[in-house]
Amino acid sequence: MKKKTEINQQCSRCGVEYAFKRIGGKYKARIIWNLGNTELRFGELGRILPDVSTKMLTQALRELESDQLIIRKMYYEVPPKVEYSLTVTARQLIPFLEHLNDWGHTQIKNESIGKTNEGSSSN
Amino acid sequence: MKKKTEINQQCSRCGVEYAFKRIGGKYKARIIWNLGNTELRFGELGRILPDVSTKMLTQALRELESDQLIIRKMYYEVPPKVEYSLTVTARQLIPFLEHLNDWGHTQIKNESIGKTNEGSSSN
DNA sequence: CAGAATCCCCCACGATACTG
DNA sequence: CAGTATCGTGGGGGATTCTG
Repeated sequence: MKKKTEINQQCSRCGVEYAFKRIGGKYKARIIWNLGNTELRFGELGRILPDVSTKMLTQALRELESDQLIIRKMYYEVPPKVEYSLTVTARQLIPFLEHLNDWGHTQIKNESIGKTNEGSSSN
Repeated sequence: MKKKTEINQQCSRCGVEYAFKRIGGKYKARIIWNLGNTELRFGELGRILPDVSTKMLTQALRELESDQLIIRKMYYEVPPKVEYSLTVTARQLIPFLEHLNDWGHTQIKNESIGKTNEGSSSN
């Protein structure tokens, strides 16, 4: 039984912290995002994320797998073939990532028109 | 059946990547989350995030500030006082973080009852 | 093709001390 | 109180090579 953590934010044990431990790596969110509705092979993922070395990609995939966020389907054939897809748990994150994606695009757009917004926190 | 799409996501230049560059640090999301609807002083943030050293906290705050995600309000008095709050841009992230928070809590709960879900990716 | 193994460098980050 | 400055270290992560 847990110590009571009824505070939603005040705790470092908040859901956000937990979530970021699972998808907060440098590439994990992007991996999940790209796997969104597809199965992808190792090489395909690598091509989609060119800045991720195979070592890091492997590592991230392993962690996601043992975290039960992705499924690794291996085909014993020659040449080898492995397909990655999301678990249902991970899929629950897609809406979040979608919004984040929108937010990102909006920011990019605002940047490009030199819009320096902000200033008011207007409590 | 996967090859199909000129998937929108294929770009590493996607919004998710961009967004994670801004809030994807190790602590940034948690900082934003905790600032959600309040102003917090430096020390308060530090206490809320005990695992974050002052150095890292300072650094993260500086980056968030120059990224125009937080506002740093300084009071020239003795002893010094600084209050941090979110910009409106950052506030747009709160709903998503809420979603993420919920997801996290759900996962924690599922873990604690030993629920090993998953298996089907069923595209 | 999908990784594992190895080598190695660099800097992210903690610890500590100091300051306005 | 809210930071800066400095130092030292671990390990994150790239490049390369090898294998089933």
